Amino acid sequence: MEEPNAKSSRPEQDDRPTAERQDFLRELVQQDLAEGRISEVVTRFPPEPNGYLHIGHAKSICLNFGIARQFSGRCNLRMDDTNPAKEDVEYVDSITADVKWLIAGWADHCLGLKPVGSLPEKVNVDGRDDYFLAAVMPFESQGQPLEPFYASDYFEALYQFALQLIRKGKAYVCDHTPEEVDRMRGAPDRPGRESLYRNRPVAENLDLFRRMREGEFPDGARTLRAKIDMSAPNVWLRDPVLYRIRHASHHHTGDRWCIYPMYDFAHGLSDYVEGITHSICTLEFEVHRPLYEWILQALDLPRVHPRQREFARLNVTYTIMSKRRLLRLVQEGHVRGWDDPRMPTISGMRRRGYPAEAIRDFCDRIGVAKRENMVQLELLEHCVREDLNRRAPRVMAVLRPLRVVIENYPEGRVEEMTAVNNPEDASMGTRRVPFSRVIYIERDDFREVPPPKYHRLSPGVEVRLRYAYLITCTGVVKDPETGEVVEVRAVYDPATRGGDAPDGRKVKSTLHWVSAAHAVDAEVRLYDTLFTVKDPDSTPEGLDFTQSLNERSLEVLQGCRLEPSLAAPVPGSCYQFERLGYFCVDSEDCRPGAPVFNRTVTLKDTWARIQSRQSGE
RNA sequence: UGGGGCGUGGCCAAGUGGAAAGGCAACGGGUUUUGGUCCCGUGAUACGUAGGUUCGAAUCCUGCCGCCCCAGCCA
Repeated sequence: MEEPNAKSSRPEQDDRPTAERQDFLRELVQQDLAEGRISEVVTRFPPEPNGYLHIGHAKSICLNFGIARQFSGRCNLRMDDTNPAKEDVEYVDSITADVKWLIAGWADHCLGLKPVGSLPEKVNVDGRDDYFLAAVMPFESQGQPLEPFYASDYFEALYQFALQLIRKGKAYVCDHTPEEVDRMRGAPDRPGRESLYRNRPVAENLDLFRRMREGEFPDGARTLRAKIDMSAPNVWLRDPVLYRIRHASHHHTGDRWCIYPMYDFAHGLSDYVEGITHSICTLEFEVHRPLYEWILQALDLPRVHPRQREFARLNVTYTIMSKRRLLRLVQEGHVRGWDDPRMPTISGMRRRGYPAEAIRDFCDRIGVAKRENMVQLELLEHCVREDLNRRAPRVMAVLRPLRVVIENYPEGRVEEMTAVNNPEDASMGTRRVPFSRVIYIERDDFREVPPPKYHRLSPGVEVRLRYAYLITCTGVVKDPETGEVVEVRAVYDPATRGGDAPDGRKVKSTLHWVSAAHAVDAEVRLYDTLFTVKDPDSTPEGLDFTQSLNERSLEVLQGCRLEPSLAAPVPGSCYQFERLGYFCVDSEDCRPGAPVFNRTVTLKDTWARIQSRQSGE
């Protein structure tokens, strides 16, 4: 990809599509470039490390890195960690890994990181104090260890900026209790009341703020507030809190601080410190934009200000996106962890077998706009199938085995049949699959009494065993107790080796199979949606969202039979089990000789559709 | 009833005054040793609604309706 020690030149963007996606954000960026307001594009992806990244974050990652990539710019990964109570290093690690995985091979050359431990530098530009922290791009790292940016690395700079605001008379220390502040804020249609401490002298504010930092006051005793306008129609302009006191240790700064900046104060200035040009966030922050701009303008900043713009967050049917609720699923044991393959988390999707490329394709297809939206899960699944269809090797696996004895096939004889690995890609070659007298087929592929339009095996019917022979069912063996079919008897036509009849006769279906004597035993996990309703985030009043959990979201199958080529599969690798779906080797629970597969997604199933239509009529 | 947004086919989404892109889903057909893939075909006389401007409006103006966000010392 890139020369390890080449600092001079950027790697080429070789696979850039000719027609890049256009949306209102890219238009704005283009315009800013054209007007010379900026000379390079720098975006950022700023998650709070208080949970794992999910498909909604993927949209934001693809947007921010996509813009950086398209305009030969950069996208900084930044932990927005200004609230010590909720954040944890476990999350910063997972976030970092997930981002890298998602952008790998696509935008990794745009990922802005910084040397481990580096802090913003104080510089003086035309007599004005400035703080700046340069990013290091992967191709210029020269082997030095890098890490994400952290808002918490700017606490000192932020403190200095706060001091500046106080000196300018634009911020003050307020002694009101949280309840008082609440009451005095007024209502959307009613102006608020000014704090009793609003006109405190600058010197007193400076002293008090310093003592807040020193730890002289308990949590909640005082805050630093911006002095804006208590009667502003936009409530975020009614003297918002900039700093609060929290005697808590922070995952990144330890016990160095007991005052922590609020989002609105920290975010825009963090953007500024990193030289971000476009700060893209979700719609709910739109009402914060005036405050974002007020803060930047209130300070005497020598460099160009970042611009905040908003887009609509992603919603997907049958899934929840709230981090709080995802955390509950994990904590209450409804799933087996953040990376449970049923989770909409990036790590869950990865474990499920969704390729990063498919997720990116999905994010590209859903577009970016400001409209509330609910994208159908089917689109995501389509993207996954499309990608896997191209890349996944085909293989035969029987999930619910039904024994078939081919009566006229010699006992003890084994033939090696030639199977193609991927009909979409001849370069993936062929393999040999053993065939013998006793095989397994899918239970679902046999019906003693076939329903209408059923093309598969039933008494007297001839079908093809893929890559092997045409067989005709001659009878069944039933369990005398239950009446259940436990074995199918059949005869084969020796003239049809490979699956074609010399006389040109056709059969209606082709079945996958596995030779009983050669089969590999495996566990296969089938997944369905985690919820039974399209919009689990909006459960009716009084009900908890967990009540729409799908109790059949996981089905574990033991004793599945795989063709022998799957005896020792590589964890994480994906296969198409012919006629069934795409399955990937579980990266956690696989043991040598005991493979575990996750069903990534089924194949499209016309027969299932016919059946449900039949039962619906 | 304050402020900020948004309304184009089932779901996304282009469109920026001159004959409503595209994708997913659905349905029909063809090919097929995966009821997969692939290929072909079918849908808004219409862009929340009512007016207005214009030779001409989804695009401009006005009113109305609907939905979302904002009163954390969360982000």
